Amino acid sequence: MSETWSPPYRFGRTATAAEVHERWGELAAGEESGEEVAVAGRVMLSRPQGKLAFAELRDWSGAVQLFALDKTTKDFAAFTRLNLGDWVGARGEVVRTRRGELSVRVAEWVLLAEARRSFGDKWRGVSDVDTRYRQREVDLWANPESRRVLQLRSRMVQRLRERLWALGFVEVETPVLHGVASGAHARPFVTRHHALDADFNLRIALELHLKRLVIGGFDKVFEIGRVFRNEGLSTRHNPEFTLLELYEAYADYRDLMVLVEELVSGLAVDLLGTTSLSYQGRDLDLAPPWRRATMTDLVEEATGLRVDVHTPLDELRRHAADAGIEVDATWGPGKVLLELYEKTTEATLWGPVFVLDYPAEVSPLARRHREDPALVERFEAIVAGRELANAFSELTDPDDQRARFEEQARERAAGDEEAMAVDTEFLRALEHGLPPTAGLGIGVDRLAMLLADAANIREVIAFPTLRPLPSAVAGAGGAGGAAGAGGAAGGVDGDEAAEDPADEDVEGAEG
RNA sequence: GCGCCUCUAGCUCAACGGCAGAGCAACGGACUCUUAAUCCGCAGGUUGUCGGUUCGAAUCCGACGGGGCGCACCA
Repeated sequence: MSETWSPPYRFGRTATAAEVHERWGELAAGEESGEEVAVAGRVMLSRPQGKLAFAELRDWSGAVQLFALDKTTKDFAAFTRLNLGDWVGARGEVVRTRRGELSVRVAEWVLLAEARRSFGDKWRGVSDVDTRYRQREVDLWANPESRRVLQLRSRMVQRLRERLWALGFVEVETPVLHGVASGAHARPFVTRHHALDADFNLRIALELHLKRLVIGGFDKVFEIGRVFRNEGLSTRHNPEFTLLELYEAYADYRDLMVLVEELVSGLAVDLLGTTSLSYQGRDLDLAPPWRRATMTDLVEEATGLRVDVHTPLDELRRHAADAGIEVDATWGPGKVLLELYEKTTEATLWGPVFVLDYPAEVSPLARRHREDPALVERFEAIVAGRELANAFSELTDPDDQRARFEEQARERAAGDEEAMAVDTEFLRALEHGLPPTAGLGIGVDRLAMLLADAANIREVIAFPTLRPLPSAVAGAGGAGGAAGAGGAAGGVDGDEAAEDPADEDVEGAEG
């Protein structure tokens, strides 16, 4: 580029690539529309050909061809030298070339930004997963599938909100920094507030604050928010993930089953046009009604064992041992039963299916079952072998809640770091009276995986959690290849640290 | 945390104990309807790092680092 070039401050775009196709799609080969547009995007393919040049201009909406001619295009020579990835704004008449490609015949154009780094092989994209996740901006241009998945997630969350608003739910925001991280079984991340001289935990659930809002009169309330769990990573777990929780006063868990099946199947229709989809090569139909079955019945179907929360503990332990489960001595029958279910049955459930009636022992925030106090009125929705939603009739009795928290505290004292913490503010709030209420949590990332047919949760998270690079101070930009960056930080002289020209740019910019 | 796999040019990949290569990108040039354009030319590397075995290592071995998958963990 010329040394005098500096990027313009704005570009007056009049049409997206998709709009050009919509409006002039009927143009015949060789026909000229007589109308001008201004389009903008990245040049992703370039085919200079002597006194003609063709380029594919890609924007968020799609792509349209630019057609430049030496005779009529300003700065034609520079146009033929554009690099793949350069941002360009172009103005000209919409035409269809003789060979049939709808194009903007460029009268004038402007370079909006240079691409000094490559976006990978123009045919094969970028497949190195480390590069794809660490440099998502590269991945999004190199791999259309990545863009499709993240676009789908965005539309899914939009429609989720719209559907809940339409049902009369009020969206709220509750704090991320919690004095006590409670509401789920998980280890928290701890951080520190200096001015208050106090430790905070990043929230592991939204539950307790939302129920306090119900106590405060928000009788249909929801939040879509990030929660943080200090646990391992896998294809289905990211340490920070997005949770939808909603609470509806005067309703019970059976009402929420209807809500879940309508919500999830409705989103499938919104985004895919059908409830009948394929996940990882296997058919899955989300059309309501979904099967409802108790945990006991499902375990029996999967294993042939007829067990429930009243089965003698010795017998449950024996079955667990047979299934290869290491049983902790402190576990009661409910915990053993849950383990048995999770290890032998859950993954075999393709679903969708509502698994009903969990042991009270493992559900400290759920209300006891109206027919059996050893159980709670709780369900999980299992789809494609995974938990997609978890819901219950909420525990409203402050005395029972206190007793359940104290039981959790005993487990914590016995070494269970994930046992639920006692939240005294929540207990006090409950004493003001929580009406009969049903509550639901849906893993938004997992729902996106399902609808996008993604095998890995990282595909539906724009910037998934990765080990931080050690080169934070010297390298900054670090785009020169993640594999090399780690080694360079180690045993090199100070002189070599400045070798990458990008580093100098960073220093210059930061002063 | 444990096990297995993996790391070669900006990107995608060869070479698998005997001179480190190709395609794309980039750079220089030709070309008036291209569609992953084509053609000619040029350049690009401490084969993740360190150590070992060997006459000789990208290749075999070890350690370390990054990444992946599985297990564990995860209501």
